[in-house]
Amino acid sequence: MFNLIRGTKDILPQDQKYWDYFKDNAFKLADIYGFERIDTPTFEMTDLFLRGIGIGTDIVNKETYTFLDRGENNITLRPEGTASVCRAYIQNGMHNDAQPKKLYYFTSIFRYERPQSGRLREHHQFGIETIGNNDPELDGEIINFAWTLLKKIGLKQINLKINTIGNKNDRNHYIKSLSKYYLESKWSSSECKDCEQRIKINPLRILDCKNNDCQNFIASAPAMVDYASKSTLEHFEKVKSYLDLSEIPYTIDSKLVRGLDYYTNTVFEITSDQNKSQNALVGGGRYDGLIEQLGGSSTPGSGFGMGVERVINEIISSKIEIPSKNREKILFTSINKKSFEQTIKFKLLARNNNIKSELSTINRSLKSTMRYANNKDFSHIVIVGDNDEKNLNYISIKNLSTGKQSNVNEKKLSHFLNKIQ
RNA sequence: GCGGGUAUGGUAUAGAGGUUAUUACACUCGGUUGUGGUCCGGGGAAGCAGGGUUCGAUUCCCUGUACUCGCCCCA
Repeated sequence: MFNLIRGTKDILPQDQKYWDYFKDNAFKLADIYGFERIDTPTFEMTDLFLRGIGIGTDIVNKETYTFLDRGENNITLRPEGTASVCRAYIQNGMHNDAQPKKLYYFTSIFRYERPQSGRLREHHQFGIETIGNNDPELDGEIINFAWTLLKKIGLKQINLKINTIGNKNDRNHYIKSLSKYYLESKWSSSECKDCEQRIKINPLRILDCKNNDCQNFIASAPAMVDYASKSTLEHFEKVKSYLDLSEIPYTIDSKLVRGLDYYTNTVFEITSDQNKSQNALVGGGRYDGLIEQLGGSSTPGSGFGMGVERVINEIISSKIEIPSKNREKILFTSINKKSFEQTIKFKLLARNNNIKSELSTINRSLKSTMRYANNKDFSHIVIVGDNDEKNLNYISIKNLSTGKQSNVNEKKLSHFLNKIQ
């Protein structure tokens, strides 16, 4: 017996409708907003993610699936979507296209984590990126997109949090005084081991600490806004006014920091009220330094990643009705061996007409066949009887929802198959 | 990486130191010659792995594993 690898999931036939529903909505909206699809490989050179996401981050430090392939190449399964898209942007010279380049993707993401509710080792993200323009309106637009999509899908209880973490300069100033604050305050004798690490590697993350002791210090820590340059503040104001114009409610969360190093200026997160933990459905923001970091010329960008499994969990737990695409579906059966070959021909004819159809196995009773038809939601059953007299009405067509049945000949059957198509 | 819970047919469950291991759903066959959804009957199908205690363990204990939930972090 083989079992699933820890942290992975089968998507079974009965769940496919949720995935279809999500994709239908997401892809259609992306098209409306002017985004084009891009697919990048499942794995890339490890360095791409090291440079992109940042060496000090948890994702790169302890969550990647990294290995040497048979050619000794150091390879990593994609732990997020943006770095690959940016690589493709640079490599394919997309800066020569009209800017901003607006791309979307739908893909598996791999992170070696302890699985729990809403967290897998292979999950799927739908994401969009706008590359090549640093207009704050574009930040507004991607947030607007994420919000609109979730609303369109039918989620009611979602919250948007936004923040600005400034440009590189702002942040360096801020981090300096933040570190100073912590090291000089009584906090330095605190017990939080995570934060002891954070202050060395990525001081911003301290703001994110859930530890109660730390929270007290966070409350009176210096705020990013005070270190933000004029242009940072202006940028943020414009994002906010875009959201106001779109009538999207948001809260400003000055403690919102993201786990990937490449963000600049705007960062945001959309969470759900339903689940207490793992409630982040969408995370994203602006990444103006990333393309340059990856070896391209200085190019701004902005985007988000949306956790598909988490959104689907929300769809299920908030009992959103999925529109069904029920089509006519015919089950063919024959009552004896003699008419069986005839039945095969009819079934093939139906399929040529693009009608969903199946042939019931001959070695079960008509009763069982009827039960099968009922279980599998067939709309019609066609029973082929004795075909000795070709011109007689030896074929029965039964409508399983009304129970009505009529006897027809071959001509009328093919007429029927044309009609219901 | 740390902590809690759980482990019985496909699914969901019951139970007791010694039973033929309960029940429901699902599946499958049938309930007179060729007709379903209700009803009735038959059938297949199970105690995670290893060790210990015991005359005897699926049941008690330990270890492992898996699942699950929480922390960290993230989508």
